[in-house]
Amino acid sequence: MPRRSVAQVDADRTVTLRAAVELASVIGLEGLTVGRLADELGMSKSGLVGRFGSKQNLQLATLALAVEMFRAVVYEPAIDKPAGRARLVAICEGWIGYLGEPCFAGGCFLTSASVEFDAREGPIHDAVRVALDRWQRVLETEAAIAVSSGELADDGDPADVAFTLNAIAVGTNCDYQLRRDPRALQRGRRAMASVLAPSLRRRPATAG
Amino acid sequence: MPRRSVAQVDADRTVTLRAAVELASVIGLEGLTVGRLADELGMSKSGLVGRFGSKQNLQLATLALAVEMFRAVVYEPAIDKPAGRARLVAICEGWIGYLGEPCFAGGCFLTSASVEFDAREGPIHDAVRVALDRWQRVLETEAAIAVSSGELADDGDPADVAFTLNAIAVGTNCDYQLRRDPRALQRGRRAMASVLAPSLRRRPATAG
DNA sequence: CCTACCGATCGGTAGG
DNA sequence: CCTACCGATCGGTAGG
Repeated sequence: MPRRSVAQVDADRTVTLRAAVELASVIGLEGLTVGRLADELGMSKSGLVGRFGSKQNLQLATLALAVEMFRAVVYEPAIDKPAGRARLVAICEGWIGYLGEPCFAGGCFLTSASVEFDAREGPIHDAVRVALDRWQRVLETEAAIAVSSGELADDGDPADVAFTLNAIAVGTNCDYQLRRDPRALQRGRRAMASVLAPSLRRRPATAG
Repeated sequence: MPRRSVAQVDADRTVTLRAAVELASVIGLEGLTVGRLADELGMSKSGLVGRFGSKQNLQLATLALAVEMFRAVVYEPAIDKPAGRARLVAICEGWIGYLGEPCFAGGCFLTSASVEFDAREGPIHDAVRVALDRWQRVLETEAAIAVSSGELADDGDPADVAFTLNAIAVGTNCDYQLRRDPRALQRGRRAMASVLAPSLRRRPATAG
């Protein structure tokens, strides 16, 4: 019999990664050091390394948890809504809420990681890219449905809609984190609403 | 008589800071280390420290040069245009050009520095904040003129216009740096153009 | 501007 | 999981 149950190992891992996400959101994923995180958790460096094998694996696991948290707060609550404009509106609502009361002290983790690693090569850059590509694809899919159903006043390229919504979110995060002025959230919300302005030509389909 | 002329000292300082900006744009302003920069310049650590006094002063000087470069590329070319919408259009043109062919390998320096230091206290955070506040004020001033002259189709709050243009630029930078796909620049340009769409109600004043 | 050096911390390993 | 330790690098100083 193992000295600690599988469930306990898993719980410990989660506690560790939560602390890692919190710390890395402030000092960056590269600034995150094994020694400092071990200190914060009241354990030894070697104990921490033992759990993840290397700093890079710790960074990748930290990023993966942050992605999962984003998904849970921004995407999950919206999947009950009908695909297309209604779902995009729900996503944006969750998104602004996430930006205003982030799970992390240092603001949107994915934005920070993207800026930090966009000019470096390696597994972390690649993982960030994969996560953001996936998210862009989600937005684009919903935008395509909204456009083809005639739900949007501005029925342009779905990729443009996805791009602009993401840009507004990233810009809102930067502004709000730097100035801590809640007006940034209002402005972000208004700008998103403008992109998603409903078509006046016809109502969203209610059936079929 | 000094061993090196004042002009020579100044030129050396500029060479040093250009290298610092280049390096920091990739590895971050905090990741910039005295030893690594000294290596790159073929000089000793203590020689480099001697020029700036401390790492923090080096960081502040590096940031100041990056701000000056931004101003020269994005703002300066637009000041010949008439205030209001025309000047905003010129600024956005320069801005997209700057994002597409950045002076720095790692993309917009101010965006990187803002994300890196938004959750930390200290002189660097404050300097980033001052620079971005100044830039926001420039945008807002031009937007206020454009709105009050009836030049914009969407004549809302000038602060909203400034916020959204900045958000689009920040989002475009992140997207382009991560994916290196020039379509991000086209999308950014289109999104800015949409914010600055000219009023159909009346033409921009040509005199008075 | 240099060499030589300071104590602290880095990621990681040996050995238990 | 721990202590003890590795070589490398950190920011910075002493002394010239």
